[in-house]
Amino acid sequence: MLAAFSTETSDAVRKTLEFVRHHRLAKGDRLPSERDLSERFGVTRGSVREALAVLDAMRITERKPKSGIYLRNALEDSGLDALVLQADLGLPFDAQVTRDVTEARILCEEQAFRLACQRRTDADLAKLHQLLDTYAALVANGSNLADEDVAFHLAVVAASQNRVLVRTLTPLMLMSTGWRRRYFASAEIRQRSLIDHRAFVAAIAARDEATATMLVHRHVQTAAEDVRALAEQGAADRTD
Amino acid sequence: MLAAFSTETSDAVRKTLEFVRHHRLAKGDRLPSERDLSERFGVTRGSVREALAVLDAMRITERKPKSGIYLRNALEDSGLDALVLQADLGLPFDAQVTRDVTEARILCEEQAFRLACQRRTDADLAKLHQLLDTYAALVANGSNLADEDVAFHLAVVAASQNRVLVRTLTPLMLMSTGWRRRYFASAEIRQRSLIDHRAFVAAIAARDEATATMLVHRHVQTAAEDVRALAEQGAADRTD
DNA sequence: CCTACCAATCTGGTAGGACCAGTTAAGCGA
DNA sequence: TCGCTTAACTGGTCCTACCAGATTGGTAGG
Repeated sequence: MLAAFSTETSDAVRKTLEFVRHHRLAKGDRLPSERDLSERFGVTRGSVREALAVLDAMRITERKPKSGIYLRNALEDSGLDALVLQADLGLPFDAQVTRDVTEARILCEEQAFRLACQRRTDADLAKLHQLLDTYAALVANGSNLADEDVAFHLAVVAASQNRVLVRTLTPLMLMSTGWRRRYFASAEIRQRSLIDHRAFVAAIAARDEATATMLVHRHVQTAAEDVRALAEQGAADRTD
Repeated sequence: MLAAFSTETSDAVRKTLEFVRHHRLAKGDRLPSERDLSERFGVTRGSVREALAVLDAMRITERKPKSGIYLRNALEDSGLDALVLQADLGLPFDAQVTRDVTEARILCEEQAFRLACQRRTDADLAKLHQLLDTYAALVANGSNLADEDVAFHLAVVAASQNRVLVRTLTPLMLMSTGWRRRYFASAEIRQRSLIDHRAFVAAIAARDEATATMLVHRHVQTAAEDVRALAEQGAADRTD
């Protein structure tokens, strides 16, 4: 479902990030050469170069021709998409990042929902109702609606008529795909989520900004707390 | 300063994006094979693969082994970092994106400034004062303070104690580096910017949320309008 | 002992070829 | 027209090679 690139490249990216972490490299520090890394990781130099191209694009590393590979930013200071990448690679987040993502999501969605109330078109509303129907159908037959949940939230944000907000929220949601999947394993939660989503659409239809922002705030906050509970429970019975 | 990767890879990324645009490819459409692309673009297959690794990481394309390369999202629906990439490659933004970025920046910074008022530590304040001194010095000797402006805004957001907000604002600012550079060519604007920044710090020091959010809203809004005026003027006297 | 210079070495950037194993579509036969 | 075999195609991986600027270590000169 995730990790778009090949296993070797994916490995190289992950191992490079782990290398940076393990050696506690700081901004400006130099990484081993491509040839060196390819030996360490047991992959071709080509794969290492693909990985470095990705890390460069994420503004994590910088390749200086004829010189070396340097850390451009601390891992904490790269972009949002780097977090998605990290999640896709199966690298863990610390609690700080998890909290910050939740807060950022709330702030972002509150504003987006507010704008959606102001600017949503009838077409937006129709789209939301359609997604709601799909959602209800999936809840009925017990499907895991992790993807549909993302699609729904993004559709609401899209109703704000600001595509950059959509681009902002996308990584904020994608980086927690793994948790969302486990979260929606519960039938009770699926049911509760449907109710919340219905309320969203009602508020946006009525252009009721106060209710809409309040609802989404509570929705995301509650979900985050549930996920945290899931995580602690998961940490308890780690039998796998 | 930008476009971290090599010229060939950079070319391949740009040309691939242009190809998608020119042929009006939609989500799910298939791109030519790597070998085909490398011929079209006049670069090695390795460079094409580096480019595709980047586009994959940005969730723009998806490479299915033994099958082909498919468009994963419309260009409009990728992440924020894809916009930075686009800017780095010199690809143009349409007016819609420019407006949306401004609005998103305002929303993001308003919230971040608000939190910064609540949570800023004395260390944060000291850091801001230090950046302010640097800023003043650069204004005095007429330097182009595009980078320092970014650093300052990010430092304020960092005072919100939410690193994800920093990650969010970073691409929003980086994607307009080109314009910011031209913007700060004016001595009057540099002076005005310094005054605004001083006011920011004062408001944050006093934990005055209302003032801080109002100031940053006006600051970003005004800057965006100035840049737009610059753009129109620039479009008028295109002698280069 | 320090400095200045020079050559061997290392680095990223680019090129081209090769093989593998699934995918896909063309073409053949029924 | 339909169904199946097969050959071409595709991404994934590996290998070797060369270029030219950056780096570095050692050496000669002060």
